[in-house]
Amino acid sequence: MSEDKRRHFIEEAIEADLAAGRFDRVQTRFPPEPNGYLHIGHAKAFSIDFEMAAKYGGHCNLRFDDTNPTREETEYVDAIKEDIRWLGYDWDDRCFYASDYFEQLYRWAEQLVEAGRAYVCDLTPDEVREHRGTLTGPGRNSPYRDRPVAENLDLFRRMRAGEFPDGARTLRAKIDMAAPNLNMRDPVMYRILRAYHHRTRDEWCIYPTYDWAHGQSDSIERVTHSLCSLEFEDHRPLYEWFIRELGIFPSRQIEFARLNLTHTVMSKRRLRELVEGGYVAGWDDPRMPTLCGLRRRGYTPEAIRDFLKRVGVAKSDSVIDIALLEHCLREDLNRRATRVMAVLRPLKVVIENWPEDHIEELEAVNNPEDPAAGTRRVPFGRELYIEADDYREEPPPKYFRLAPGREVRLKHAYFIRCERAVRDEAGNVVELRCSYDPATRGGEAPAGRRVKGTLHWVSARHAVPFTVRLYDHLFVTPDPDEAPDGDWKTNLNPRSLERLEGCRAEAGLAQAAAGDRFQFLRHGYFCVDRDSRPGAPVFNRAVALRDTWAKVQAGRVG
RNA sequence: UGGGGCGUCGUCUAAUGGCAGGACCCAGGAUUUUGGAUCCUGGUGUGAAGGUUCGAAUCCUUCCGCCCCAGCCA
Repeated sequence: MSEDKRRHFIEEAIEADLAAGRFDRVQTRFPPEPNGYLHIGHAKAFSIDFEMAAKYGGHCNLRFDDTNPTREETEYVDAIKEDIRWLGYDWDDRCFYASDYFEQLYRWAEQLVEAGRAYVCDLTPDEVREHRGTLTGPGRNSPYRDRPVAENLDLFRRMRAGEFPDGARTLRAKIDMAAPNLNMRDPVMYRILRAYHHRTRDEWCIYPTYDWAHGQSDSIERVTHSLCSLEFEDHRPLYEWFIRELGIFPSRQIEFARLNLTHTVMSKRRLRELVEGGYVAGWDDPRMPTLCGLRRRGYTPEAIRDFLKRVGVAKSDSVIDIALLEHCLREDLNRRATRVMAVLRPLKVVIENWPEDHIEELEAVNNPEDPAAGTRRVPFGRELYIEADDYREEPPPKYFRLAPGREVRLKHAYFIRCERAVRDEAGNVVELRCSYDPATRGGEAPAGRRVKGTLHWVSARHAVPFTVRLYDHLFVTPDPDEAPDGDWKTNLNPRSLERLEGCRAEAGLAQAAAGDRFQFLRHGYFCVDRDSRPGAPVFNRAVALRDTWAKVQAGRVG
């Protein structure tokens, strides 16, 4: 109730604009550059864009910011669309490209030249930098700053016509080389660049810069609220300068803090380095914070959206504990995932007092959180597999599982007692000989009897073998930059992926399709990977169950 | 030494001059046919110092700390 009244600062700004009549509707946009895959930080951005539009009855456009042909490709356009849709957002027929506006942008540039507010500059990149001045000192005017309008116009047209080599000249806004805000020191609007553009092909040899293209694109689309991240705050005066000089629709830019997560990196540059350096298997490696990586890992769109909602919207730099993301996934999957018994490190168990070929079918609940999920039947026989970790020759204190002479419950089945362990020549335990109690069918404890431990198991004869990939944090430290040698890559977690073969699961899992998610009882949530083959499924662990026993043990060791 | 931002439990985030609350996390406990889930309890927080006020996280002053900006990237 009071929840509904809580507004973050962008909502307050939008409502104030509406109330003041600055705008009479809300239009936003998500402007990705098609030069890489979207990560969860982008998801925060576009969920704000789409949610704000939806909340105030407006629309959100998808607009590719494709002003730099040297690094943009169609491949990324498709991937970006897929990821946004996967999260549940839709731009209907409003998918645009900054390159759609190149002609209009060019005409507006001529207009600024004619108005004496832009000029063609012949300075080299090095000279431009030198003239720009420093953070504390003013810059110097370019010697070309006072070229007559006619000359500027002529030169600019010839730039477009391809008469000059790449980088030879630029078109610059004529603002103020002494401005304390560096962005106002005659920013470049156009550079000469002969590169194949993914949409306009080789139609252009001059390309607009971000500053020149972005605000004008917003204005063309009549975007009311142009929401972006904090580092563009310094650009807002320039954003507004162009719009004012042109006298076009006055979009309003509002900045918010981008999303950061512990135990991972979020910059495109670093993610690319991980991929190209072979530190991960690709952009969709389940350890990556990319949306395709999270999807492959087993994350649900619902969990991610819930996470984004909890993270909030503010202007202070923040780093969210990745545990919150994991919590959101567990909460979602706990409610929805079908439970199944799967043994990751099998240890054979022979029930000595169970008839040789007798098989009994026992009823198992599919999801205790959801009665509608129903039940299934699981076969029980003389030979089973349990988790190797569920047996200890010398059990530590508070160990509730199997040990010589101890009794436990096999989930949905019977109580069993460990009679003795069978060893191989090296002395390793390779098999447990146990007895079962017929009076405990279904796992029911006869009056007055209790067991502390309940184990999962599978029938050896019926189990399907599978492979599993256990994922952990990509970096061992919360902040990868906290490296003694200054290289964030030294904090890469050497155990971020553990691959296990020869796991055994209930037979039903053989039919699972890529993307299906399950809870492996007592282990965690797992997702079928696309690398699965018929009869040989591969599972990715999306997130482990909370494990208080593991915590107790870790505390004992540390 | 310039400009633009930001400082509330360990981490995020509320409060809009009137009891500093929630979530995650952590620590206990209850319960449990998942050491899961659920429930309960607890956890030295308003960067600092002054000022205004009956009353300040909130308003004023000064200071301190952190982030961003010197691409023809976005």
